Amino acid sequence: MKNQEIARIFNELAEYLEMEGVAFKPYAYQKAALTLENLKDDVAAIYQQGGLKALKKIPGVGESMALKIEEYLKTGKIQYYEEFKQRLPIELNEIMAVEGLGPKKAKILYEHLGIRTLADLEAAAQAHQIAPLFGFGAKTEANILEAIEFVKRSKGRFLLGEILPLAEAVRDRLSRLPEVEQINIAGSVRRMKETIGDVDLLAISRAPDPVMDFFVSLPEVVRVWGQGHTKSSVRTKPGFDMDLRVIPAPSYGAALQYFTGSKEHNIALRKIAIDLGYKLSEYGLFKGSEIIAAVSEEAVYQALGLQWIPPELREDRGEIEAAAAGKLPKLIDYTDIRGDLHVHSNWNGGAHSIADIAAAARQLGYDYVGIADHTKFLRIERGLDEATLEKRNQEIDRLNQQLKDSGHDFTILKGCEANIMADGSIDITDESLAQQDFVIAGVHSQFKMTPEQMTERVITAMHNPHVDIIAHPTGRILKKRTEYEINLDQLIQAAQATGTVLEINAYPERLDLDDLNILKAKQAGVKLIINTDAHHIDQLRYMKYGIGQARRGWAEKPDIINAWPVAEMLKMLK
DNA sequence: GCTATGGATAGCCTAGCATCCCAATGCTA
Repeated sequence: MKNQEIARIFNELAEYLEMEGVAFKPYAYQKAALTLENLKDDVAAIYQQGGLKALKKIPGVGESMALKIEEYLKTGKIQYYEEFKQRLPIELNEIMAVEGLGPKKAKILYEHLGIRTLADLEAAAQAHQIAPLFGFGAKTEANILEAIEFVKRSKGRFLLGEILPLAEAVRDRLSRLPEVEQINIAGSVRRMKETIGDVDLLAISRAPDPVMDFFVSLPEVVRVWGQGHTKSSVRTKPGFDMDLRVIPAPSYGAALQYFTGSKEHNIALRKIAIDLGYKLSEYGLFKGSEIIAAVSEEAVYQALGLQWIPPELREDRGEIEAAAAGKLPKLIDYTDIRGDLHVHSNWNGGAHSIADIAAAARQLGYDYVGIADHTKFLRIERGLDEATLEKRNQEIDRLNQQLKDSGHDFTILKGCEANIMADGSIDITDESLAQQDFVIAGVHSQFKMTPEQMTERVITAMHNPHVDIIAHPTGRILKKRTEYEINLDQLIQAAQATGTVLEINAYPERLDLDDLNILKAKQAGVKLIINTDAHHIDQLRYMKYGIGQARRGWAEKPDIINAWPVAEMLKMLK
């Protein structure tokens, strides 16, 4: 799909136009880029079927942009963009990632110092060449150096799984202070986004100063960026920043809404407010100076004619229209999951015995747990061969009998995470697969195939009558490895046709399928399962990250088979 | 440059903050 490439060019064009001081065009390009990024259909296909006219039907795309898309599809280039790039050959993605630098400053830096890359920028700042420039100063130069460090260390984003536990711990400690009346996590953490820039905490307090004192002196804090009565900002040990804002109770709802975002969602809300003759800000919904709603999020949404929208949906991907029509999905809840089918035991690479895993799963309130040990191809994880699998299954039978004898209504399910070989075959025999309650199959080798080969490979595996679930379907590792090239649309079609379930792997580095692909699968009627891929019983708690992504992908209880009673779930499997 | 309204033109999300320079700009959320 060329959608992302064109979106990237449009985003860069927006930045170039911003450099030139052009009004409104940057916004137009940004908007079109955002639409393209989230477009389900391939622009190339749209153009092929309906030509320029069809392109212009894409919201935010008019005559001029349609022509540019056509040009890109035909020649692989957009002349208008190439001219900018030649005149201002700046690595925009690198330079703009530095906090404090925007298009205007990037242009000045290039024209005066020839700065094109992050390395150029660092060298110039270290040589103190930046401070003397007009509009800059010693302070800006120092900030640039610090921001570069941050970009280099983390690319500026952290995994939800790295951040959420600490954010919740800090929230809980603050909530125990007598001065704190209420406290919430806002921002992208509240939206359960897969990666996070920083943490926003919002509190109500009549005595903010002791709260702020407590906050900046938390043991996790390594640096205080600023401390005031309404806002304090710190850097934590793991490297991300945390902001605490104290809001007056009457406008808390508006503030929580505002600071939860996303930016796109908020922009869309403000437009609705304007259409109704209102003005929406972090202080409330106003008509002139009269306050319409502010105390709760529900009140703000209601005054705009909308249902309250769950944070995970707030991305301006149609949730506002759905809320206006009273047709928001009834999202899968964090308490709906009945079991986890992807847990590794110490029969292969896992840390705990099957008995320990079962005990831990029971403690989480599950009805069942599925042991999905690796199969023999994965030597590094001590994958099991057919004979060892059989022995392991005997142990599971024995443990199930024990559970039954002691009156527990809990089942351990026999399974494996088998390997999909390059030709689409499975690395253990069909006889052995047939003995399992369920079979997860995944790609764990030879990631670099052409998209056609990889798609064919996985679809072949789906046609195996024993393969129930495809593990981590795109193979991505966040911040480390991009997904392998695979045609997910075809994969989803094949899953639908073969009755194969696709996994939402809740492991923080994976979160695979991601939110957008979850939505695609759901719309195609494909069933999904949320699994942790736990190798340690503590990792069973990763489930909530998977549920978060499922909610972001609009998934409801009927879409997620491990939210069903165990008998129904087993019936769904092949 | 796009959209909506009406057939050529108006309007595009908002507020606060840091920095640099002492009123304005750029950036961020």
